[in-house]
Amino acid sequence: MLIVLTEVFMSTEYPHTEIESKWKRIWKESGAHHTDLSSTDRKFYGLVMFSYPSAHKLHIGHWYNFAPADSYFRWKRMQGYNVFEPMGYDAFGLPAENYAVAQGVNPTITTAQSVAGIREQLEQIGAMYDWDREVNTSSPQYYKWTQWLFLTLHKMGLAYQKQAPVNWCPSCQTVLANEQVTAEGQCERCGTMLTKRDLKQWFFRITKYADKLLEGLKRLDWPRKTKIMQENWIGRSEGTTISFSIEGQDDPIDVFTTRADTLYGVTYLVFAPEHPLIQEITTEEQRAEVDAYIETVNKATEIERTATDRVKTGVFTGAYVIHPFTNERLQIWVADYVLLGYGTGVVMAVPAHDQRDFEFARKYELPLQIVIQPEGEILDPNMMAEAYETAGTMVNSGEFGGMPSEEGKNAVTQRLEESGKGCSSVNYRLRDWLISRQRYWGTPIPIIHCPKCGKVPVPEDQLPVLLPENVKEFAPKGKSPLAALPQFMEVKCPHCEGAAKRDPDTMDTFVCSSWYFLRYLSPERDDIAFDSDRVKAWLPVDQYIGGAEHSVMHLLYARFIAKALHDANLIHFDEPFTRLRHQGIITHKGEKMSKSSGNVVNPDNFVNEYGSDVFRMYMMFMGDYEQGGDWSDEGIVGIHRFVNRLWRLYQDHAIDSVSDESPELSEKLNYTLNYTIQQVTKNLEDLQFNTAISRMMELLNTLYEETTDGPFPGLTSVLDVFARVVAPFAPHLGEELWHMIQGEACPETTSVFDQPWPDFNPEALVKETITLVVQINGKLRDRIEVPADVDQDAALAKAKASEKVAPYIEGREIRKMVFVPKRLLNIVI
RNA sequence: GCGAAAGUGGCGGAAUUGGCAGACGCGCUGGAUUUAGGAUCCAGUGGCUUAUAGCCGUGGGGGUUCGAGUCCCCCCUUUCGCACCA
Repeated sequence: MLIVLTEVFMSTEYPHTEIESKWKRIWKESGAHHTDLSSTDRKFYGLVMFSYPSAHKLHIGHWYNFAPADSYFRWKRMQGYNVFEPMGYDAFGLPAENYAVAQGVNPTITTAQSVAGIREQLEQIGAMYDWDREVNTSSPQYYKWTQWLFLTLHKMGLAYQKQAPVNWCPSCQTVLANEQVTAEGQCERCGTMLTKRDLKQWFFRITKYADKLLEGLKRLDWPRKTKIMQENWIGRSEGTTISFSIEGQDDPIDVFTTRADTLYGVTYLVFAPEHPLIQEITTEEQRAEVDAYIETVNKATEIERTATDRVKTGVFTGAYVIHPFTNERLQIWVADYVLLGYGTGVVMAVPAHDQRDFEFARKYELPLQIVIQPEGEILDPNMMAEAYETAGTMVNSGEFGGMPSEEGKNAVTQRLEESGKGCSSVNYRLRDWLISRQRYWGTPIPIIHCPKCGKVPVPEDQLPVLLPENVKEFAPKGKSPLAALPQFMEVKCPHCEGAAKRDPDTMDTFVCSSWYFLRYLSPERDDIAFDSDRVKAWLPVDQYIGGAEHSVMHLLYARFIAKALHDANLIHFDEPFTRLRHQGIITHKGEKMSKSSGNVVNPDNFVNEYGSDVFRMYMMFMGDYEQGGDWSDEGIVGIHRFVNRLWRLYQDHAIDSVSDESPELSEKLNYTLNYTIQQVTKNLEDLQFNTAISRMMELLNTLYEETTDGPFPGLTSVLDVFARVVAPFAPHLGEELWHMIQGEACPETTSVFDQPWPDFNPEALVKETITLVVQINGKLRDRIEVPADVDQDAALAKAKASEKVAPYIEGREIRKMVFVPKRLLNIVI
């Protein structure tokens, strides 16, 4: 009795728990997801942005990144590619450490727990992860090679230490790179307002690659928006560097301008308040005022300082420069609208033709000289309400008078070059990458500071510099916790063997993640960072999928590292990610999910209730993958129904003994089947999972209609094809359905994912009769059934015969006709 | 302020060399089946009206065209990125 009941139950409801665990077990036992990296024919490297174990759980955003990506990669496998799909943990860094600090437990322990939990959840997804190539950036086996990477860059002169005003997070108690500061001047991780500190820090010379980073973008299949963001971040700007000699000083001061044509309009110079030269040039009379001003500026927060709509302030330093052409004396001012970080930190002020200078000059009654005249209008210095910033004709400009200002840029620059007072130059917004962190949970910087020999790299055979594990005082306190550990800090200098100290800082975790795609290929190797042969055969990554929030940070850093390693002749490519896509954001009830709004969707609940296949398929069905979608607890039942309907169809017909030898598919089914294959194939390439699933639903609906009177010859092969089409979207279900069709003879270790992706038959998509739309004056009046190859006259004849059309044209003259074959006939009267 | 993307039923969303607006799904309505249904199957479902038909309809306003969700111009709203970059 019990058995009968179970069977009844099973025949209606898809038993997801059993089926999913069954196939997970079989895949694991058969090594289905182990990629043979020595077989390089038709390779496909599918990568997702690995997870960052800050707390216990994978959230829905991870699922949304990983599961649809896996569907895409599974499809690539069915297309005959040898797919490599690795997974790992970006386990160092602030979130992991902040979580540990909050728990009062060493991050070594909390991270291990988090990784174990995440690993379990990753298994639930049922993705094709090659667990033999799992990496954890916080393991010595990995960070040994992050240190090697640092030393490689150091050898190339791309890693250097300098004293500089840097972003400081008072909460995380560490410095941050420019990329890790939000638009509001807050810490990218914790949201705390940042301050500036003047510290000696390690930098990577990413600015050296600014042009290469721009150029490389052109070769990439990346979202337009992401490319634009990187371009803007690099911020290339062509202009002229001009030398002004300072009265009473030997060395001239350089300024950068994009408007050399306005050189004759310069009426004063402005220094950034942090500029080191200010102390030297300020006169005794002005010193008190300048010092007071600088102190006020220092007190202002970054956000106050950079607000564009506030009134500009500044003071006169008492010093003067000499104009390179006119030899006029020009005042030097200090003002906080000039930024030390851009150009030379000094600006030549042209109030007539720059709005910022204009506002400043008006406020402090500084002179204004017009040197560009617009067409058909005469500017009057006393009447101007704003600066004239666009092009025009040069005036009051000595020999350049009458020249169009666009030409003037080059002409002036050339004259400066001739007189040795300037040259054309390029400036970037991009700053060097600050990689030091005053934190415990990161890769130690492999440098030893020796009082005699200076900065000495740790010899490669002494790597890794191990991060001490049993540390009680790991909480951040303004300098690296490692600095307080004598057993770590005190070493012998590798050169002179004298007493020396280690570098106490750890590296930005973005260093770890900037090269992980290399490590995945040979994580077992203890003697090299990566296997060159495998790198050559498998990289670059064919498809990379991850969040748009990394558009600038991780993606820019990884590109930089690839270019540096390429220049070191260590890798053959200089762009690591050939094709990139970002998944969108899943909202719930129209809002971003957050603990504070209480609208967080917990994946585990839905995976338990509906199974991971249904969960992943619903995420794919919700909306366009790259745009995201809105989660609905009700919406998921649509996919649940689809899966159950599919299941019942196979339950009812998988064992039908109707012969397949002379298939009798209806024209409609034959069309729908082939149309489905065609569209799903196209949609998958574009990652348009939502419409692909719609097409499969249509096919299922058609199959229900066609099987109401029982099975028909050919049904089994339709079900075989359908199982293969469904498989990438719902891997466990697809595998089960396909095996139901193959029968007992097919071993469980033979996977549907090693079967060919079905081809469609183009002939089946050609219809003999079509519905032609008949319009009168552009308005739809009727639809008529006509042969597909009908001509205009025949179509008109048929249209005239239509009861709905006839009244409109009776007794009226047809003025014009538009006939679009296979689509419509528009009669204009 | 600058740059990018978007705006379509009650809801999520389809539809682009300009050619049937609303595919597919949720929800809702009706029917069938059932002891029962939060199961299943079938049908319907943009709005309005004088309803076997007609009119209106893709943020708003203009335009091009036989024909516009789609192209052009102006405006509004939302999201994202950047923001004194000299």
